[in-house]
Amino acid sequence: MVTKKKPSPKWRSGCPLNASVEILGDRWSLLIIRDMMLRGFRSYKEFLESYEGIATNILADRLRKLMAHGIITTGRDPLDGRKVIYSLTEKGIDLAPVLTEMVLWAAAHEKTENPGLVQLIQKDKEQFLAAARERWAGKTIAARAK
Amino acid sequence: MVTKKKPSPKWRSGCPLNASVEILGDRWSLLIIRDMMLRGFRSYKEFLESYEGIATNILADRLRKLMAHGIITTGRDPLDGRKVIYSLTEKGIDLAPVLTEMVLWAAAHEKTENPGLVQLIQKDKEQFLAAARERWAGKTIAARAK
DNA sequence: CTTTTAACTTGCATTTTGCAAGTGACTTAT
DNA sequence: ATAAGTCACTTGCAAAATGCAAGTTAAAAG
Repeated sequence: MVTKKKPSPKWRSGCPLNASVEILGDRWSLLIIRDMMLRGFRSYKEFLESYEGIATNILADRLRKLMAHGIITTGRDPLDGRKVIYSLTEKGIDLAPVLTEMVLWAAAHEKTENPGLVQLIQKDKEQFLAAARERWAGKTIAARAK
Repeated sequence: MVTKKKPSPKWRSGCPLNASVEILGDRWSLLIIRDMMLRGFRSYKEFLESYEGIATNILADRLRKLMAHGIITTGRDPLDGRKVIYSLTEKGIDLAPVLTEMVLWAAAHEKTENPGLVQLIQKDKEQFLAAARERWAGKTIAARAK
């Protein structure tokens, strides 16, 4: 009888926080999700040209991983066969509270910009989250209507 | 005249989320904070023996970075000169909402364990956060009393 | 048909991660 | 007083990840 070191081979441990950091604990994934959620980005080029200057191979790698985890889905643009359209799934939009708390924490403790976003969240966090979900739902329905 | 690419040399961008992921966006930092916050860990050995099996040099590196960012502080154990005592700062305990949302997200979307923690959070998130802060405050006062 | 665009892939150098062994300071046991 | 053990790391090295720069393929535009 072998005593297995890791009961769940998928994760290093069974802790839910560990699962989160194994999926999202890098310097790019949450920024990609931010751009989809808060800026409405949907294409590789948009992500590429975001604020932080991600490398092409890293972007491709992260998008692939986010798809594998079911956080985003993809489709071809029917109007332009070259384009891939990336969208958040239900699992992906459910990350909104995580992003929101990280923004609040950094705004309280680090020198950052975009005070508008911070004030929007501080004013009414629940409303901010609801609005993010509404924008997501609108896009998702619009995508299905095509 | 040189046009600087990055207005804030400290961060890749001015976005607060970016600041958070530059500090916490790896697979170990938030787990160390979890162990301090939720399990009361204070020593290098305790962190080393946690669930996920961190490497000694990585643990040392992450503790050093968390100190540099003002998220934890250190002191010597007055009863044992070999021991370093690690503690969360105000900045560190303010990460509780981030950890909480990550736990909830993973519990909702991944196969994980520790349902007790998840239910505790789901039952009353604000109470859970208040209790974490109270435990932290108690330790901090006790440490000062020595 | 040629040029441009979109989404990548590739080769390679650098950096990060992690294994295994080792070190110095301190405590415990003899 | 000395030897053995503990604590918190450091070190050397191999493997993996990251990121730069150039390139590729498919589709659209001219």
